[in-house]
Amino acid sequence: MPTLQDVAKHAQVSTSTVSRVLSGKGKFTTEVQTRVQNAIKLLDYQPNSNAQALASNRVSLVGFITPSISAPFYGQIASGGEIAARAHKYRTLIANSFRNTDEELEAIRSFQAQGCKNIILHSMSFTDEQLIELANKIDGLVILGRFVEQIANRCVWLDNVKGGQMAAEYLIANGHEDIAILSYAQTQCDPSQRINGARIAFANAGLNLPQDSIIFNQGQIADGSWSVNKLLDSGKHFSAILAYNDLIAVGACKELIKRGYKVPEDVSVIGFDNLFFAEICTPELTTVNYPIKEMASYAVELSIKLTEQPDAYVERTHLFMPSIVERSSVKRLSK
Amino acid sequence: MPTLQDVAKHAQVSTSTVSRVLSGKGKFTTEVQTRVQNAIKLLDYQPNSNAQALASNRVSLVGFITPSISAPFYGQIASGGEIAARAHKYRTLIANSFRNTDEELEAIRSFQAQGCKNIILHSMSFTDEQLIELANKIDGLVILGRFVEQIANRCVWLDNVKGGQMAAEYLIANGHEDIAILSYAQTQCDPSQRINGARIAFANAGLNLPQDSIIFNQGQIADGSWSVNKLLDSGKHFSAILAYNDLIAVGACKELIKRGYKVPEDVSVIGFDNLFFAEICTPELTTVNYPIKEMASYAVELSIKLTEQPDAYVERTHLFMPSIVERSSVKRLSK
DNA sequence: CGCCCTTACGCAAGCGCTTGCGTTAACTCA
DNA sequence: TGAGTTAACGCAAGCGCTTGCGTAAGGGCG
Repeated sequence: MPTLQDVAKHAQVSTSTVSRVLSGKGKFTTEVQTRVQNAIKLLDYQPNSNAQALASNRVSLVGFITPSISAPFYGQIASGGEIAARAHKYRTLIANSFRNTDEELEAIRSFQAQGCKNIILHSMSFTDEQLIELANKIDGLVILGRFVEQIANRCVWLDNVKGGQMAAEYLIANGHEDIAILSYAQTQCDPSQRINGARIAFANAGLNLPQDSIIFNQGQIADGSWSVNKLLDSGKHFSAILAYNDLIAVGACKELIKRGYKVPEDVSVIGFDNLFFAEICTPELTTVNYPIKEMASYAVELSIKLTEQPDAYVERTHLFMPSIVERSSVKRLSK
Repeated sequence: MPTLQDVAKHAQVSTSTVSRVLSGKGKFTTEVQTRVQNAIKLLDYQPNSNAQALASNRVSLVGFITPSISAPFYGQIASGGEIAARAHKYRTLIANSFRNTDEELEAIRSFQAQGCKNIILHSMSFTDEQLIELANKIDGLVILGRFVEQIANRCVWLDNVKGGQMAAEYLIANGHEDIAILSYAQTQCDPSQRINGARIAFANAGLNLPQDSIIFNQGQIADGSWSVNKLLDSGKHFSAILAYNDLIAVGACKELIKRGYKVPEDVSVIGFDNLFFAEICTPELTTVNYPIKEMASYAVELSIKLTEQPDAYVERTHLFMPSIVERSSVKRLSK
């Protein structure tokens, strides 16, 4: 591979001049500029990023840490993020963490070892304190899908309370009063926030939400099935299910149908996330849209801004709003 | 961040010694070794990958180029690949190419600029000649999902002919004789290979495959619907559909059902790829398994072997086999 | 016309690491 | 015991780039 030296020799200038032409900083005559550019084209020169990084202590890399890139939700993060990154001439690093703190830490370390300061973290396992500490250490760290007050300007998140509320309100508006919630058993905040949102909707409607209407599970398709069975076997009556995510919702639908119930005629189901398969399944899933792709791309922009223009104005809060996507898994109950 | 120098100072040795202890090459007393290791721990030292790369001209990065990382199929490549890469202490770069030659080239260039020699390419747009040229230039380039004779040992691929044949044979074995093929209109070889495989099965069964039984489309869900409409409107009779991929298959199922046909009672459908949503949709999709995750991880191993041990023995061919996954979208036809 | 300021470029140090070679001291063995 | 080995480490160059500083040439101005 040709080096800056080679280009300099060809253009009959010093390496510093080539470097300046390349970066557009500094002054030079248009004559020199064209000489350099010609040499670059002629030699098919491509700067060595490692040398650049070493010399300038700057790196054009954004790293994504998500539980598992092959899950549809996280795939969108990587995809939306990559597009935004590429638009800024940044390259994209990824790491699967499998919700494991050690893996997450290891990923961060290795990204840092690359000189990568732009890290988008969708963490399930760090505590708020850990995140704050990390954010203070890493200028370009952006937390996706979570809100931590002390580093609010570094968090790109969804209003989960609102989302839960919207979902519940939608069911209530469709005449449902006996609603079961299939939630996700984890310490992180999303599930409880969505439940809280639902509680608000219930309270507003003068309804109450008995504790045994909430089933916690592991958030996968099979867990949706499992939860429905548990619900059905408990003898509890319900006309609608509010699921923590689309996976649970789909599992619930399948199990419901398997056990002879019709969806939505007998039981309505609403999901969360609006993953692409929501319109594949039968019935097509009514769900709450989580604009994760946009959020990922926003997070990248934010991270780059944070590192490239540390003094630039940054919104204090980066909050995204969920929205209802009506399809066919919720039935209007006539009184 | 602490540097090698800092570690050396703390351990009272030269930087070369630290470097040697780190890499395990060269000789040193265990006493020196522990001194160095203690210093490393004490300072929480992490080598600067850019400096390492620059000095050694070696880099622990594997780059994946796929059309779009958020598509389920390609997500599996990144995920399986990342896991294999991490096992070798390699980091993972990704790039979306959107089936665009320029983007693919650009991605390769930028990976190379990082010093990354391990590239896994799932290319839709390069010609065989281009791939050969690239493979000759880049030691660690591995082609995924395609076979090019001249660089056979660099191709990790699926027996698509066999896959098409298996799918057709499965339908035939279930009594179907009027089979429509919903294929993918692209210059690349997969679709035609699968059709060829189907032809073999037809020929073996003494059946023939009229040209107007094959509909070409763009390979997405909507295209499955579109193709079914085209088929239905042409008045052609068929009892089964053999789809190029699961997306088309799902779209076909949906449209069939929409137009009043029952799947599989009226029309059977078989897909290809065995993506995770195949068991979500209704009916659950019978399909051909494409072990892409395993292939991706294999490709990474191969690439690393190619660059780290250029003289090691490498299988001449890396061929994976598809297999039928029986679910409920194909009905046995009684004579 | 001499002075100063700017413009346009070159010089060279240095980013943090690897590695070939050199050096020292300990060790082997006839 | 002295020549030759070898083990264990240090020296320093150099990977390809950036960038602060220096400087020569050109231009403006009184």
